[in-house]
Amino acid sequence: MPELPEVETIANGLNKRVAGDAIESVWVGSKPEPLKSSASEIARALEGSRIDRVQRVGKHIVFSLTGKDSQPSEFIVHLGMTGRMLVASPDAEVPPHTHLTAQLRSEKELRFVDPRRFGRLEVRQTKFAGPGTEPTNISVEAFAELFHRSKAPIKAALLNLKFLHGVGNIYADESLIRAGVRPRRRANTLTSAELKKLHTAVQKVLQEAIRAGGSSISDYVDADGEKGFFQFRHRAYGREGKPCLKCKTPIKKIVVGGRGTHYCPKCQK
DNA sequence: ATACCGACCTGTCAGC
DNA sequence: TGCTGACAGGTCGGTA
Repeated sequence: MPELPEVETIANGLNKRVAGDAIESVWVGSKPEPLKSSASEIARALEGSRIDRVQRVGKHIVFSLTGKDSQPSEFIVHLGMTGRMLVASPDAEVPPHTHLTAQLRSEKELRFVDPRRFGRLEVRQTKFAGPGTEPTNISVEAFAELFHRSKAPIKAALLNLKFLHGVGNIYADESLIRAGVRPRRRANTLTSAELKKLHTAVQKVLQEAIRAGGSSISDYVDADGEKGFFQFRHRAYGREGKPCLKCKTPIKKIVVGGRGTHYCPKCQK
């Protein structure tokens, strides 16, 4: 569900609302699935610590903490497909599939809700860097270097975390239609001109989406419960059978790398 | 080494 | 109305 722009929107919203606050107590649900660290480890790291700031790294939300022992640590949240990290009033009804709640000194409550349980929670003492390169500020040279040897379809390569972390299914499709490149093209067959166009497209799509507050598909909302607006600017994703905004050719939907993939058969070569 | 594919979960929606 | 199957924004591990 959430890709880079959504996670960025959520992380910024959380930063505004809980940075400087302190965590007084933590409840972690009994189902172990969403945890990478153990429940007791998470509770121990969070309880009594101060939230210094919240930021995005890849598709992860990173809470920088100072513990009651004054030691720094990080609380890493991955939202998976359906995860939400909400700031709620403690007397607001606790939604189903809530796996963690953290009571804050300000009387607010931080809640992690994830029906599908693909999300992950982790605490660590070392700095979290993410698995790949940030797509938002990679140079065109580094971008080309990343892809020019891969034989995977370019769509699959864009989704590969070891290359770029943060480009998900929606923004891969949106980048490819803007760059005019077919999703099934092997990455190593892209010309340097195409790689350059794709690099520009990825950056623009992500920037625009961040400015719009992300894409709201079904139930995505940010930390304030607000929906994003980028879905109204999608040119490919979710537009199967609808006319291409440029040439009116119906958008096609296929499967690439096991993921639903949308493209314009005329504009994308 | 690389690329592909199923598995992990639950909810929703289309079709019968 | 109710059942079944396909599909969903992500990632990992096994297999070819």
